[in-house]
Amino acid sequence: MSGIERRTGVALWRQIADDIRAAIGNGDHDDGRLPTEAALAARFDVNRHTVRQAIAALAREGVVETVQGRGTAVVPRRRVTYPIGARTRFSAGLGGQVATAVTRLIGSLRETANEELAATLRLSPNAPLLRLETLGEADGVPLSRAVHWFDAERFSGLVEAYGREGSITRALAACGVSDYVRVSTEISAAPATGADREDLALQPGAVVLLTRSVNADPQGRPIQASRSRFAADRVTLSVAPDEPATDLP
Amino acid sequence: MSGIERRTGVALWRQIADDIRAAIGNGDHDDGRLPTEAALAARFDVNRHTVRQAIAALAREGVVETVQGRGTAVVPRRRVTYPIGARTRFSAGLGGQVATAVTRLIGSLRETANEELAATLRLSPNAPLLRLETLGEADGVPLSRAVHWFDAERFSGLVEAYGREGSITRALAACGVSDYVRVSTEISAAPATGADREDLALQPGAVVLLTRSVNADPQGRPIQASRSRFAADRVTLSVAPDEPATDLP
DNA sequence: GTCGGTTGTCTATAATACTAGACAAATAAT
DNA sequence: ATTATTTGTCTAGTATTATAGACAACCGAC
Repeated sequence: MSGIERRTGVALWRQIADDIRAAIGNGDHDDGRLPTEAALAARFDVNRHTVRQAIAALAREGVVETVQGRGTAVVPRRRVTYPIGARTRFSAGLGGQVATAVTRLIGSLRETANEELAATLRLSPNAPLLRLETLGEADGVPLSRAVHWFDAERFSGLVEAYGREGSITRALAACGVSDYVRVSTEISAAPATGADREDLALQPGAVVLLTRSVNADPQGRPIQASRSRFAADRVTLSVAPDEPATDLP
Repeated sequence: MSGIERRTGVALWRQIADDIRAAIGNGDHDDGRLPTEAALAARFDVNRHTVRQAIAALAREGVVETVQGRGTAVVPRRRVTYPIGARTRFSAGLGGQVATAVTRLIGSLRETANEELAATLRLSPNAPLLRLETLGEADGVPLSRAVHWFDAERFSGLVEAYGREGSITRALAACGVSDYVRVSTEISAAPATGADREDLALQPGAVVLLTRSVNADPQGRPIQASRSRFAADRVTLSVAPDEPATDLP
């Protein structure tokens, strides 16, 4: 029942590191300590050097800290819960959990709608779109990167407004959309890509949560299509039945 | 921009295989063909043999099919969307997408509530619980495995009812709960464990979507806590704002 | 049939990952 | 101080992974 396999293309030490990291995330080792290298070697049925390599990798990631003669300790970690509901907003959703939650605009460009986006936003095919790429951070730690599409005609001043306001919600307000609601969210998951690892400071082998969502104005007209990629080891998505203090019926 | 790295503990051929699999899932190669081995070797800046090993792995998984002299073709794949909302039910949610959707009971036992479960289900600490483990399948393909907890006193006949009825919804109905609603769902993601790979027939390196959910009776009393693990390459979770024909306000 | 392009197979070599054992160095308890 | 426990370092051998090149086998188009 060691759970690790040979000849799979994934080095044993990495499988072991992933297993230990998952075990920590799963709430094992809540005593703050890892078993000894010898015990882990026996459990995984590998050489102690292989376990040492796994632990060294986790230490480089900052997941554990090891001291000669004493053992290996688990570094306490925090996980943020990101609520998804009718009133989903990045900064507000993390309020209370972190000191600072910000989204940074890391790029924007104009492009034409493909078939899917046009249908989602109820625009004509090849309609001009505004594409915004953002990075969501909490306390300086990157949590998500996202691509957002808007009708370029209706929201021509959006990028400038974002530059002034620093958030999509406020930028939309400056463009005359004082309120909007989340109408759909689709969630999947996949291994992190190279771009994910770079933008979100993830380790190889990390996992991202993928969401595709659509926001609409109070009249139900779609105004924003987004694809977000969350660092799965730092974020839990929470689907609430209804937000408190919502404006909606 | 090849996206693959050396010395990460993941063999190059596996990184390439994962990258190609992700690209397919991302909608690239929708023409049904993969670039030639030589082109891929150039793109990833590796030897052709390394690319061949990656393609061979994907062929073993059934993701691609390769014919000498012709090239490598992408095997069309299906992805199921699993709706999450107030009225989340496994079989009904997949209706229309697949021919048959069933949950199988793969184990059940009695255990006592830990602190977290007791709080979730509003039971006293160490209250007796019924633990059911199920496997969700669509058209014979495993999609999810889940653990469910119920108040053992209130639902003493649940396991027998499940044996007769073949679904949790109907088993609950037989125990006097004719209706229930989803009150919370938390979603995260992680690499598949060995048990995941076994139960869900996943390849090493696969990813699972994790949900923790609570169902309550119409009076709002929690009756069921569940933890599900979905095969992320076969399932998309969809968060709908509200289900049609719901009983709730 | 012939040809260009593609995948299949073989040999050989180098780099990386894993195992094995021994002993040093640090920690914590006695 | 002594001791048991635990991590750190070193050497060496084996197995897996990656590279390199050459050529065969096969497909589709002409």
